Amino acid sequence: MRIQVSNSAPPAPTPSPRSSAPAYAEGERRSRRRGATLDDALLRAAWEELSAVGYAKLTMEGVAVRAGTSKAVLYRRWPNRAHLALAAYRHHVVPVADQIPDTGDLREDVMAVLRHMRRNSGEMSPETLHGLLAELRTMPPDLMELLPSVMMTILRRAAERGEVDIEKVTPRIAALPGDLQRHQVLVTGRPGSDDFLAEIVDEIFLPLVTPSPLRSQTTAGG
Amino acid sequence: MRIQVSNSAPPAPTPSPRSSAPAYAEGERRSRRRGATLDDALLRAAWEELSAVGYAKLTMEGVAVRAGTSKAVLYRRWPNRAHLALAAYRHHVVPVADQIPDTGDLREDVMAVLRHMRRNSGEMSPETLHGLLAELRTMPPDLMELLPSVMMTILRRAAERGEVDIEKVTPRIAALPGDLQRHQVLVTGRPGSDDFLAEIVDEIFLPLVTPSPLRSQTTAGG
Amino acid sequence: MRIQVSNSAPPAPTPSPRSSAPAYAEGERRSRRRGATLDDALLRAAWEELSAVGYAKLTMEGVAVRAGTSKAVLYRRWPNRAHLALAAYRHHVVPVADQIPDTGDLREDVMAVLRHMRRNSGEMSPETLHGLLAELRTMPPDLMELLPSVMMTILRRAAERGEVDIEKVTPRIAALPGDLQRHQVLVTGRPGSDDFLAEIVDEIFLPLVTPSPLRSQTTAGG
Amino acid sequence: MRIQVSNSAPPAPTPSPRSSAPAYAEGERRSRRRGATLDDALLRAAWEELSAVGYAKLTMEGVAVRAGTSKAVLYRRWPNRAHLALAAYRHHVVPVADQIPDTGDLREDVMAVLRHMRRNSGEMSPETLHGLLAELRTMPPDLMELLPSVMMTILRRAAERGEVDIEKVTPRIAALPGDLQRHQVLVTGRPGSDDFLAEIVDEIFLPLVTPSPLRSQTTAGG
DNA sequence: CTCTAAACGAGACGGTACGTCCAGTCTTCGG
DNA sequence: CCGAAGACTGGACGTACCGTCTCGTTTAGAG
Repeated sequence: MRIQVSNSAPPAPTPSPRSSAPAYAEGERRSRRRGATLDDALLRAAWEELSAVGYAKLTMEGVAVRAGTSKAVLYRRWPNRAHLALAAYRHHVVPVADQIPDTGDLREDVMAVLRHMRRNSGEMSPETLHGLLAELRTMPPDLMELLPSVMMTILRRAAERGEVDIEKVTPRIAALPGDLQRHQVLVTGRPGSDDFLAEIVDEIFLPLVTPSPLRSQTTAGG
Repeated sequence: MRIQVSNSAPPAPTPSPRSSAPAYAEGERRSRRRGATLDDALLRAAWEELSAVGYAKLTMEGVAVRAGTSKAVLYRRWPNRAHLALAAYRHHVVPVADQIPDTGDLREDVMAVLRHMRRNSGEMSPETLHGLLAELRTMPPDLMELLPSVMMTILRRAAERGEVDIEKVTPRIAALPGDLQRHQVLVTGRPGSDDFLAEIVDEIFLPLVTPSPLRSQTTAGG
Repeated sequence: MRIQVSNSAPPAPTPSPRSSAPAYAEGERRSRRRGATLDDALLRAAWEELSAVGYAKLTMEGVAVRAGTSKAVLYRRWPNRAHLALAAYRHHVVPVADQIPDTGDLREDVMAVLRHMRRNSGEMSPETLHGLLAELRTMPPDLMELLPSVMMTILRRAAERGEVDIEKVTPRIAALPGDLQRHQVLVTGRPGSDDFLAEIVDEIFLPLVTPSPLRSQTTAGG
Repeated sequence: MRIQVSNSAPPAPTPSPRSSAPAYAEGERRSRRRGATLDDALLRAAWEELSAVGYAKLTMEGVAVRAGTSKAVLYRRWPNRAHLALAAYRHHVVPVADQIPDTGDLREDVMAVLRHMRRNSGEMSPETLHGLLAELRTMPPDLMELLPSVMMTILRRAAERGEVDIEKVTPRIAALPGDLQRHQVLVTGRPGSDDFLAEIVDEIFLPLVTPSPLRSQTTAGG
């Protein structure tokens, strides 16, 4: 599959951000790269190209030129630009969010996770995200980031502190904040504001997982 | 420079290379269409083409051939295939969900709305949806269907029946079921099952909007 | 923006819509042509197309199809169909008239040259010639064939035999037979008959270049 | 047939010499033209358009806009732009050269005729001429201007003055100066200089038609 | 003076070719 | 054998203009 902008607009004299960018200095005649070195250079070039021109205008040709290699080298590794872009993204973002926050306060933990997620998803522009989804047909699992597991850890800790009624927490509820944030990005094309995150957490998530204060009273009184 | 013969010769009654869809019966030599008639034929053809080959393979040429017209006629109306596809979708789906359900039961109403929404969004394949989003960069408002207004009507009625604590209902909460369903479609590429809808409603939505039973008990008992 | 599926599938071995000219036998799956081989095939195809449909209906697309290649390959070599047609002509006609006739008789030599020129210019239909001139704005020198140099050689030999007064021969006079023939082709759209050629030679050319018989008598008598 | 320049060059933002040129002042709402009035306006507009943009870029659309009418009105009168352009030319040039010069000197008469012809053929650019020939396939007789008849008149008068041996004059010889001038225009795209005309007359034409001086001497002496 | 038939003007329609761009494949050569 | 370079086949793009057609308006000219 392939996405490209309509050339309705006068196509601009193509100052070609890449044409003038030899991958190595003139006359250097760098020796031929292979294996991991080459892979790394390719992914780095792909990421730069993606950042420079956007997914719609990303072409294998452009990446090849920027990397100082040929299209064949790319096709030998990735079947099309969607997979290339995905690989470039994975190669670029900070590993994953295993740095689970632990501030001692549930709200703060959840907000921290959402902000981290927002930062990562901000790396990949919504345009890129839509393009990838259009070509891949399904979201690659590792883009779902902030898998429930992270949330479950946070929630378990909060439950130990009495902030959460762990029985109320289903997988879907644990995934809820992440899902809503992702939905926002997909639909509006922009990550949510801090207020948006707060709304999710305060209006929806926390009410669903915090213990019902009156129930405990009643229970206690029963 | 360019020289070419005049198309004086009768242009042959369009033997329609696309065998499956002759625009009109052989020899009929339908008179030239205009205005609304033509608009309708174009959108119908676009929708058929979209259903037949999918968004990725949708081409202006293909639609033009199927409609028995030329690309120029399409470009005169829509600037690119994204807008064409969107218009075709709008032209095809049952108007909108103004048929607000009113079963007397909140859960049933919400489920009905979600099912209707699922039916409509099922009309547009996820592939198409992603493609559109990739090219439009932002969700056209009328694809957000099931705008909060519909939900608010349902919720207001439920509140009158005492099923809902209207004070708990914020716009975001009203939009929640629709957003989660849309998220599901966008991320998995498939609309949710009935169980999925039930989960949304029973685990998340209803708990957020129903009056706290114990509080009333307590209040009543106080 | 634009999304389209990858042409990964084997693109079907070109069933060649132009029935008359399969570029290669069925199922042969000829290996990809390059360089001079391809150049030659392109020019040959262009010439065939030109002969088949005429210049007015000559299209880059048609040539590409006949050559079993794509328009891009043509445009990489020639900027438009005029240059392509010209190149095809040059590639097709027997080199040039370096085979200068030498029959020992001036009239016969000139007639031979004119006939050769007629044969060559007959290769390029007047329609094509006009089309080329319309697009090129000026006659390419090598289409002027029968450049004065050929005529000068013939005339010099004739002068040695006493058939020509070389002092009377200006470049314009040497070019005269060729120019008149070309004029005839350009204006009437058909090459001249044998009678026409004879008229040019006997009425106009020979009287201008043969020595005045009486002058020599007088001179001899002086 | 149709000639049009390749749009290789950036097509210029089309300041459209005609778009801003309503055929009549704003708000005037000129009454609808018919018959000869309209014919004249159409031909005038066609000639202006031809002068403004050249034959290659001449379009029926452009002429219609300039004339403040529609294409249908043009097509009702002329089957294609070649005939339109030809009609516009005929409508524009001073009638024809019936003003046969009579200076009392053969050389001067012939030069006068050639200059007149050059002026007229200068009105129609070679580009236009080639375009017309390409589409008409044969030269319209009235473009051959300075048909032999004019020359024959001049030559007959000269013969009466003893400047010409009328027996030497064949139709082809009478047509010779005109043919060579036309050839020059067709081949080089530019009308000949005064020197060129003089060359034709002095080197070729006059020697062919003037009585042989020595023959008369000899005859006189015999 | 009214009525009618024809032509006008405006612009959309169905169609063809343009010249460009990029996909994905293949060939060639050098290391 | 693989990397680098780049040409190849294929196909859609969006534009331009063709010649035709439909529609509503205007204008002669006949009765």
